[in-house]
Amino acid sequence: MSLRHAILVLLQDQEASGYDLAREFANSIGLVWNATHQQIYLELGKLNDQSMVKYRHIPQDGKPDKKLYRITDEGRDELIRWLRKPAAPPRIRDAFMVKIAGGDLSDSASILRELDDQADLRRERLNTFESLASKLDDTSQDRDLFTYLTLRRGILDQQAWLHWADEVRSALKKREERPVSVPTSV
Amino acid sequence: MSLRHAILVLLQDQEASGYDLAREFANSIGLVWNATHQQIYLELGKLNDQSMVKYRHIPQDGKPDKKLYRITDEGRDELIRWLRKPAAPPRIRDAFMVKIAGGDLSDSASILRELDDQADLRRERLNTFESLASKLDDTSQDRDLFTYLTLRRGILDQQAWLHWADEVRSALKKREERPVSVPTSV
DNA sequence: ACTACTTATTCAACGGATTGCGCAGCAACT
DNA sequence: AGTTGCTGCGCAATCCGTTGAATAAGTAGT
Repeated sequence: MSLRHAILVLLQDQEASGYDLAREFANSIGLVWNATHQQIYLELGKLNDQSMVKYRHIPQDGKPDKKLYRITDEGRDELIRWLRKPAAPPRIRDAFMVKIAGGDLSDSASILRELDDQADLRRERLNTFESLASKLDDTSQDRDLFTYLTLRRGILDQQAWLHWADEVRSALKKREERPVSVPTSV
Repeated sequence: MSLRHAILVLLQDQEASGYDLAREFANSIGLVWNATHQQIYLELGKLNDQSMVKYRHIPQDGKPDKKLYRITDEGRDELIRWLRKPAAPPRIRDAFMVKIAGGDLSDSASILRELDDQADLRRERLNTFESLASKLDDTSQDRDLFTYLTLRRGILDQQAWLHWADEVRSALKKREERPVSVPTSV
């Protein structure tokens, strides 16, 4: 229900093409909401039909033509209306965690392998978020406050995850050392 | 793609009805994956068609009849197969965070109101997770290891969130004190 | 020369998820 | 007497999301 609103938030600052938005969804806003380009183009179409955005057609040579979208007054109204009413709590759907919950069926080795893969990803994200945040610190603390707070959310999230991963590793190590209930000889 | 696997994980330990599962999705597993009863009944139907689960029909008096589902060997095989292949990283879709990112359009007061509401929810969850975890500590550290680790994930997550909320509060307070760029007199 | 990537938009098919509704009876509270 | 809430199952419509593909021309690397 609120891909549209994420798009409207982005269009607030600047006019952008579907392609531009897709890139931002892969970076900044992707921290918080993600979407593929197909979804974005579709939603832009709908938003245009409802005249929440309008676009101008830009012919280009060398590159394909593009449509630059901007938010309309109706769009801004809709966004403000949405901001006012409480958001539904996000639904959680974490396949990796389902695996952990069913961990009895796996061996420690394969769990650890996947844990490390996920940890790499998180560490990578942590780095990008931190470098983005430090850039903001230097130039502007007041303007871009909300970008900064969004980044902080991402940073704390990754850190908590990595801390949890350490706990998992030491728990599994302990368990290996004095192995469990499964009797080898009756 | 893996509501089915979450269900299979749950059915591993015990035979359960759709209703039972729905309750667990509202509590324990809900930490990690959530689903409504409609979805669950539908998925149980499909799993049954593919003979990954089977059920026995239990007539009851006073209460409506129920179907008790249990996992089959095929189901267990499918689950193990799924556990082996890497999980896709979870896609993030947090409406409240979209609001924060678009925070320039709101006033501090309404942001703080919603922040507090969300914080209440998180604190509540933190309490339930912590009390569940402490129960596990007493009785069994080795058995139920994965339930424990799942709970730890939830606990660390809530704590990180609440810590972030404190940061937001103090940032907004500072901003109130020396208000921003918007000139009142030209 | 060939391959791969980037810019840019769009369509079609399918499957997953949400919303809303319906049935049914019992228990407990007001 | 009436409302609410719990146990229990299910259908249908619609919407949202994912996957896969097509088109088209430029640029950069092996």
